[in-house]
Amino acid sequence: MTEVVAVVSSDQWLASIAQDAESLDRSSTAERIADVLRRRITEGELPPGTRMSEASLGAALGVSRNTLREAFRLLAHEGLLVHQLHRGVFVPELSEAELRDLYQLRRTLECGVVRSLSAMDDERLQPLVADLDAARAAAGAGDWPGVGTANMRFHEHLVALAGNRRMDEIARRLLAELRLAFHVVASPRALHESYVARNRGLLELLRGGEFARAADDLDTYLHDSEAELLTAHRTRSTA
Amino acid sequence: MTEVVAVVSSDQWLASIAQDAESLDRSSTAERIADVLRRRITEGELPPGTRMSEASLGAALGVSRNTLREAFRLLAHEGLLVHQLHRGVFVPELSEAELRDLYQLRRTLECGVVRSLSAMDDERLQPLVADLDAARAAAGAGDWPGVGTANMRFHEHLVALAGNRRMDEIARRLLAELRLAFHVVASPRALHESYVARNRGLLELLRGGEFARAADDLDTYLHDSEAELLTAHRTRSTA
DNA sequence: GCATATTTGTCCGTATGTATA
DNA sequence: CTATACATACGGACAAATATG
Repeated sequence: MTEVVAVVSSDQWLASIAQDAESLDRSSTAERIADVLRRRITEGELPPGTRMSEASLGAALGVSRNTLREAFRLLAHEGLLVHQLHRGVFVPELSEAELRDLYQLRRTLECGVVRSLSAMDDERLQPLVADLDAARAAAGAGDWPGVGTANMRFHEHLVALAGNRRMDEIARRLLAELRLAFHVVASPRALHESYVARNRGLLELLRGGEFARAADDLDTYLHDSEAELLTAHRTRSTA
Repeated sequence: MTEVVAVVSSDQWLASIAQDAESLDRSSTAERIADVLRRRITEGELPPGTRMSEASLGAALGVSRNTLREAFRLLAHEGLLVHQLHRGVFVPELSEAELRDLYQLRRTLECGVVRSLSAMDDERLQPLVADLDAARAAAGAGDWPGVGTANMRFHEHLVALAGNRRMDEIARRLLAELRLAFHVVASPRALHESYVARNRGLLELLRGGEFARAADDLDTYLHDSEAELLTAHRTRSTA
């Protein structure tokens, strides 16, 4: 019964997830299941390395294996699950190389979007302002995962300034994958605290229409963030 | 004990698949089916708007509905099929707005990669040289779809210079989707012919290490290509 | 607008193949 | 090597939605 690996058949988790399954009622069953699992994964409740068993999870959610496999497939293509042939699906553990890849993609995408902006009005920046306020509120309450969530939203909305759905989708996946790495570091405070101020500076540059400088700032910003995360990742690996 | 199980029905569909795609035995059935359909779609055999019936296609491919649906799911997440609830899956027809989005993403990604290159040797450029040769050969033979294929590969290998798997994946999907638009234009020659020379120019700049200038050239290159494709798309819509 | 036929969405039971203890 | 657990794939069934006349 007691196992070294965090297997999904923990009773309390299955019970709580069954509640989620009942609450939603729109779109297809597979997508609703995927929504439930996505939230559990990105919020760190299912840590990297967790194995998702078709049988026990399907029973807990009250859906058949076929439907559950549909949901698995959706999440696997978002990078939130990895699929190994004849072995099953797992919550992925990101390597250092993958972290570097994710950050390189972030820089290319986010800086590219910011640099190519031509005009800006306060209304379009409104979502970014809201995210910044949310981050500040969470920081004041000592809710560091909450700060991380708000920070991710800020960058999602930053990409959204391009008005390009495919870019939005890529950014959404990218940042969701990055959160997997956040959950394995020891101190989320050190990871997120300093970036609230930097986001504010970025927002001011955007409001002033200084897009080239904003892009340059963002580039160093992301390089710093990458270095910090890699350091945290290494100290955790040695521990 | 004796494992002389010569499953006849299994051999049948394995043979039919082997005709279509040199099937790799290390992947699942659904992925092999997806490979077959992906090629049919990107090569224009299944034009945009085509409806994919589960029953008839499953019978034709010799797989069950469940397995076929898995393949549909894979392709839907690549953008090569669209899924409408209770209606089925279709080969998508790209709108003008979607074409613009795809090109904006291309520019951000490809130009970003080229601009961030630091050093280059001839060996790493070898795939690009091969693609260029293939395009020239196809052009000489009047095989314009072949030129289009080689051109797509050239840009795929351009992104691959970053050595980033996630970028490779995005580029692959992006260019596959773009090919959907190529198939609905009247003259593939006008669409592809001029870009062979421009690719050669790009390659020379890369070989000389002039990455900033190469990125700028690529930006105007892609703007021109977008304008041509949009024009062709419009003339086709009115006809 | 209505009734019918077709197609998809979902679930189940089972047989087979694969990986792991 | 054997045994067990699990994923893979198939076919059938029924409900629900859509398309068709």
